[in-house]
Amino acid sequence: MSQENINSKLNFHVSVDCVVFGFEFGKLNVLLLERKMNYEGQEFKDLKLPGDLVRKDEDLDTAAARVLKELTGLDNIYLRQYAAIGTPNRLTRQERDMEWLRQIGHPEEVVVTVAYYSLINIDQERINKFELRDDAKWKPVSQISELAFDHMEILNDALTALRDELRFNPIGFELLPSKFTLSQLQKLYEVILGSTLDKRNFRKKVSNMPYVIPINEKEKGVSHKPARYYIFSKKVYEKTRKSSLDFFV
Amino acid sequence: MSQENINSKLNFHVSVDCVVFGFEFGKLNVLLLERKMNYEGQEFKDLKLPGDLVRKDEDLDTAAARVLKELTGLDNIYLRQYAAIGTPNRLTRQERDMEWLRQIGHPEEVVVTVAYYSLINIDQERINKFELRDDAKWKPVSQISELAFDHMEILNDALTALRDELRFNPIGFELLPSKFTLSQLQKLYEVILGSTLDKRNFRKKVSNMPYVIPINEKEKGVSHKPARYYIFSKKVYEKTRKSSLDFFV
DNA sequence: TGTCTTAGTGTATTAAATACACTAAATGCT
DNA sequence: AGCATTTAGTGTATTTAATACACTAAGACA
Repeated sequence: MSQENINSKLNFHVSVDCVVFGFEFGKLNVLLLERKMNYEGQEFKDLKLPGDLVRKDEDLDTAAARVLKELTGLDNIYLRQYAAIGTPNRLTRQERDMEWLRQIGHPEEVVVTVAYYSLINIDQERINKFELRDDAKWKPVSQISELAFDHMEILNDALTALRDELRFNPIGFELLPSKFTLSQLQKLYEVILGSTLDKRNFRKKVSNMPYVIPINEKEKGVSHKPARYYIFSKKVYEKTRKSSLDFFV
Repeated sequence: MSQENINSKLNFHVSVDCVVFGFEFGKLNVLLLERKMNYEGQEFKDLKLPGDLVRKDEDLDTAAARVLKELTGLDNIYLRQYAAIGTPNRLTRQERDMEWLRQIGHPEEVVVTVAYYSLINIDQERINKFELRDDAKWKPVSQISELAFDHMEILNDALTALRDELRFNPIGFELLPSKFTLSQLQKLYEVILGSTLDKRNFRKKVSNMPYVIPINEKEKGVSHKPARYYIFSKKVYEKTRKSSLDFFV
């Protein structure tokens, strides 16, 4: 391959985009950034996913973790790469997307992006470190119908990947505080999977999971029977998980 | 962000790498390319995954399909993106990898690669179109222990992704000819999942899959009781699949 | 005709999934 | 003090799926 040929293929940006999920008050939320711009003489506002260009000296996972740290102040949050997208016109399908790239001084170049979703819960240990960027907002997933660029597709794919993983891996706990009630856990599954579950069967299943451990602590100040708290033990999970297959045994 | 800053991030190559699986004579094989070079005065040979730089005007999936077409002459083969890898030194960890890049005139640049695995079977309809590149060879997966660059890791991740998908989706059929016997199907699962299965239970399970359909045709010329052929119907599968969950209902 | 080889079949047991309704414990109101 | 309201928490019977296991059938070939 000639040198010229190679250089004509060189001009890629590579970015990471992060779909940050949170779960609160029985709703699945996602962290989005406000995008403001002058467009056709008017102020135009919409929402986009947090993301950034990858630096030449960093790993993709490192870049995603850096974006999250800059966004939330938090380290060590659950991150999963689920797709890479390189559709040539993915940033320039809408006139206002092109205008925004011009206004922020970003060249209209092909950007291959690597998509991650992350799961965060703001529990007591971390709440003091948690500091959201000013332009970041939690939005209920159910109320988002449009985003900048191809970010709506990226979000939808993140949801699909999240559901797939939630079915087979104990990642739901990442979205709950370290102490949680079984009703919270059940609600989380119901909301993300989009179906209702039978309370007694759900609890029967949980009681067969040695890594979901009841602790001697109850809810306080609720005007009904207080629920017991449980914790998830990753250690016990690693030890006791059995490989199970669905399609064939 | 300053223009300078952006340009310093611009110099990415983006490539696709393809892990092409095939199944024959009860073995899982993968298509690899021979890499030949002068190294320390000697001829040095090893193996690498097929792949190529992505062109600026093509989609990632398109690039992967193009690589496969150039490699095998075949269109329309099962392709699945399963990872993106961007470790900064991924191509330059070994001196001989750097030497090879020099010898083919490829600059030592950071190459973010998007990994695909594909499943192919060479059945009667396609065999006339099938023409392997001269430097391509089928190798049994079980006999591969070392590859160029980070390709061994990429292959191992492909295997993990393949196993994960095989458990829950009817992709095994992609590795078999359109007409296959149940023993072939069982062997395929056994080889890929690395476990043995009970013949009667396996067949019981298959008989509950309306999309695995017996046809009125038997093996010929085998020196034992000839097996019946079956076909997989994607159409019936789409109609009858039920969503099942493993971790929670 | 017999031997070799792989195909093909059924049943009993155990484990898991499902469907379903009442009592318990706290708060707050009168 | 007692009652209403709200969510937590529990068990059993039924259906369905998973497992364990051994013999007969059909063709090739000597």
